[in-house]
Amino acid sequence: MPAKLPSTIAALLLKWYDRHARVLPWRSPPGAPRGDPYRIWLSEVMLQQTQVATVKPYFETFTRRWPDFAALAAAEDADVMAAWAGLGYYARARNMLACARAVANDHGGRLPDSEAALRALPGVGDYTAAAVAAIAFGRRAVVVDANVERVVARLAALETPLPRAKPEIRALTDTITPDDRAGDFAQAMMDLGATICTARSPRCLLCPLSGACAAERSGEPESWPRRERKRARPHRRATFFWLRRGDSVLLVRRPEKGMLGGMRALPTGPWQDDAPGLAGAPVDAEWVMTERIVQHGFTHFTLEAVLAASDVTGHIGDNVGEWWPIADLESAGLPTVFAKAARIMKETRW
DNA sequence: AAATCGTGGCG
DNA sequence: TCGCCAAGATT
Repeated sequence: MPAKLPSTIAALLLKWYDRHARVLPWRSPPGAPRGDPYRIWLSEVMLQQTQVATVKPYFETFTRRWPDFAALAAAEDADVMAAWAGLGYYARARNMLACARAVANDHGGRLPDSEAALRALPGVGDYTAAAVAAIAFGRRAVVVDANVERVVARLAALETPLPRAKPEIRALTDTITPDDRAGDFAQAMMDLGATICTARSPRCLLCPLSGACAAERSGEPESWPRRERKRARPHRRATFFWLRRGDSVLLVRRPEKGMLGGMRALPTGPWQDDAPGLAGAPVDAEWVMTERIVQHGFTHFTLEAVLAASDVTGHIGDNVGEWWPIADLESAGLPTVFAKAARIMKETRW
C-alpha cells in the first residue's frame, strides 16, 4: 500500500527555513529576490555528489575568474579542467563547459527557465533541472537529491530499499512540494538533510518535522533509508611513470572518455588485476622500478600504483606530452591520485 | 538499466 | 582504520 505524508510538512519546513537557512555564496536568503541563475546553475553542477564545504573554494575561484556564461563559454578547455582539478567527477567539468557554450550560442546567453529546456542541456539531469527551475526561476518543480531521499524515506518509514524506492520517493516528494516557494522548499529539505536529518546520527530533537516522522517514532531513525547491499570494491594495480628531463617531468592529457577524462596526468600503464610492470611506458628508456607506491580509493575500486622513474635528455618525449616544471606542478591541475604521486616523487631518489 | 565516474569527511 | 556517504549524470 502506498505511503502517505502529512499535509503540514511544507508549512512547518518553510517556517524553519525562514529562521535557519544556511548562508551560502550562491544562495539568496529567504524573502530576498532570486539569485543569479548562472551562479545557481554553477553551484548545482559543483554540488553533484559533492558536499557544500568542498565546493565553496572552487565556487569562489570559478565565479571570480569566470563571472558569467559569456566568460565561461570563452574560456580555454585546459584552464577550466585545471581549475576543476581536485573536485572530482571530471565529466562534470566537460559537461559544464559544453553547457555554458550551448547557453551562449543557442540561448542568447541566458539559461532557459523551464525544467524541460534545462533538462536538455549537457550535464543537467533530473535533479539539476528541477533545482535550477525552482531556485533560479521560481517554478514549481519536484527536487529530489540524496538529502530529500533520506528525509522522505524517514518521514514515511519506507521499507523499500534504495535505489528501488526512487519512484515512490519522487511521488511522495511531489505530494508535499508547495506550489509557492518550491525553491525554498527544496533548499529547506536539503539544509535539513545536511544539518539535522543526517545519515549517521540524526538530530531529531532539533527537527521541525519530528512530530510528522514515522522513522523518529520507531526509535531508530538512523536505520533509514533502507539500502540494497553494495558489492565490494575490487582492487586494481598500475604503474605510474615519472619521466624527468632536467627540472621538468612529462605530463600527458588523458582521453576525454573514461577515468579522469580530459585531465592532465602522469603517464600510466594499464589499470588491471595484477602488476603490469613496465607495460605502457611512454618512451623507451632505462626505467627504474622505485619502492614508492601510491594508494588511492576511487568510487568503485581501489588503486595501488607502483612508481617507475627515469631520467632522460635531448628531445625524448617531446611528441608524447608536455614537459612541466617540477617546482610548479601545483599549477598543472592534476587529479588527486597524480598529485599524491608527484608529491612522493619530488622527494624520491632512485 | 546497471555500471561508471573522485574526493573528503565522518563515526 | 575503514566502509559509508554525499545538492547525480551519462551511457
